[in-house]
Amino acid sequence: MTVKQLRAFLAVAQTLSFTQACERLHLSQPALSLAIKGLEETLGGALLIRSTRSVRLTPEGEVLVPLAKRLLADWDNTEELLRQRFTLQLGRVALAAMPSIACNRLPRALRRFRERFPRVNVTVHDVINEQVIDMVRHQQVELGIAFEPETREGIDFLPLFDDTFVAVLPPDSPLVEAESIDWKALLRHDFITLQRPSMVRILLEQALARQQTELPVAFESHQLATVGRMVASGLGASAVPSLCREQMHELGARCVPLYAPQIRRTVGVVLGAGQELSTAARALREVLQTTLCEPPA
Amino acid sequence: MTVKQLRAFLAVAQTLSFTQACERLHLSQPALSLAIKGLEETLGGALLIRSTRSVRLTPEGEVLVPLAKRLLADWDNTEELLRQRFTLQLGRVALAAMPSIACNRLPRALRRFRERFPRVNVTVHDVINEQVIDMVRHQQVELGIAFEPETREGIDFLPLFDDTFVAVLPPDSPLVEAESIDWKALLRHDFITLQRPSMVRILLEQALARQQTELPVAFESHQLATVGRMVASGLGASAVPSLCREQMHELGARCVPLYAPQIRRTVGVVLGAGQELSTAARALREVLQTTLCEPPA
DNA sequence: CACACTTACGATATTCGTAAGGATT
DNA sequence: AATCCTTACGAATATCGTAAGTGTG
Repeated sequence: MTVKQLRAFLAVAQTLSFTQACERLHLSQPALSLAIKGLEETLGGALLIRSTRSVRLTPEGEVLVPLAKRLLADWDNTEELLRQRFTLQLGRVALAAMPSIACNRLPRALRRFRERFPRVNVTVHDVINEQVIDMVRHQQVELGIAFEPETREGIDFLPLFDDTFVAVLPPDSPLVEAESIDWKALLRHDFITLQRPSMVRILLEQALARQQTELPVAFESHQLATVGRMVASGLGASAVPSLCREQMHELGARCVPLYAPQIRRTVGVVLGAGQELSTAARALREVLQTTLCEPPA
Repeated sequence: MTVKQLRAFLAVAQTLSFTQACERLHLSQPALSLAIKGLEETLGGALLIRSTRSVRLTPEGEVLVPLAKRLLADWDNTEELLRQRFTLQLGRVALAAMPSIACNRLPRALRRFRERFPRVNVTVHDVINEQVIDMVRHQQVELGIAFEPETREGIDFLPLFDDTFVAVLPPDSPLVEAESIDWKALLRHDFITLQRPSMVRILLEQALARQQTELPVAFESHQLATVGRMVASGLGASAVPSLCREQMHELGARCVPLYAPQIRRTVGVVLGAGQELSTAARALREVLQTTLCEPPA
């Protein structure tokens, strides 16, 4: 039994005329006749009664009509679904991004993606850097955005841009007018930062450890927004990736370039190694690669 | 997209090897390769990643696998269902029979049918003669068993045998020893019969009307069994198709051939005119035609 | 270098359309 | 006589299998 045969049968069953069915199927009468005959032979009995002047269904034909309808509808739907996925008229991508990206540059990139592919669903997992890598490795997401990982095992990393950390200061701090400050100056304030195991926290500790200094944490939170508000209300100062500069500003804090040591880290797209991307994921990767590098408006 | 292509895809997706899939499909490698390629082209994108040494699914391929499974399962089920209907390994027939047949000769015929086609379901409608004809005419049943109808409009009639009416007498009636009796003798008893619009009642009235006699009804019921019991308990006598002879005997009444006038009527199979029978109905008709004519054991 | 998939190509099968045939209204 | 489906047959198309090619472990 072939799809063509079933389509032929349904066309005849619905029009009750070979001639009309021919037109609908773009087929000659003899070809249609043979198709029906073939179907009847494979099924082992008559489906249609052709009495030269009229076409009727046999009881078995009646049984087949609704089954054929459903079968062909499912068939066409499946075909169409796959086609839509390939042409990005439909689809689904899962993406993991570390918080600093997720709540700053990502929304704009997603908006751009949505404009081009309005019916492709994007699931964003806003998780800490380490989990971004894990989710890609375990194929829970097709794409990740994170700092360059230590080990490349099981994953590929496509660099986007380098990000440097900036000092975050209360608006009334005397340091906010400086062109840039160093850590020695920054640490005159109480220090506020993210809780472990945030990558931001780890990078700060690593950087200072290299200078035999310990990070004197006065307050900690696991949300960047909370850190920003704490700084803005004068509780102390912090240091965050410059990605978060605008966010900190909006929360009422001030950002100033930070040196000695400068903390610099590469941000990029994380992919499963040797893992094929879906068409939707490829398109999203492209949009991310062009959009995330752009500075905020 | 063809059935073959989808089968080919599923085989490769499940074995993750063209070579193994080939064996399962009884196909050469190049043919399989082409089939997959064709499928990918019709869908507009890659389903499988072939890296000479390993075969993997693309995300779109992953999406297709469960859909293909279901599609092919439905396809095969439908094909099998139709095949079973044609080979009578499965099916359904609806049959209408008038009561005198339904509760006498029909059960044996149905048992014989069931023995040959154990999985073909038979629905029996035990209704009065007129309704048998109506149900066939309105295509509520494919087959009917009834007396030959007055009009053949919309139906075909295949005669089975002629049935004559017999007198039904209480066991203590002086008439039970007679070889046969006539109506004049019979009507010495009070008369018991079926209610209108039973065909038996109508035939009795018609027969006597032709002799300018009126049917003197003392008791009436709409069940043959009740009539039989009433006669058996000495309330009166009746006349029924000889088909019911055994039933009457079992109920305790006695039957004697009845003449002057003899009521004779053809019993047969009723079919929708120009209506095609299902394979199951054809088989049932055949069994009915051979079995119903046989006298009871 | 051996294995696994792809490409090339000739042979086979299938399917198609034109033309002729048959049956019913 | 006209319409509608079937059969017959030559042609186009598709599919298949053998053989050669290519890339990877």
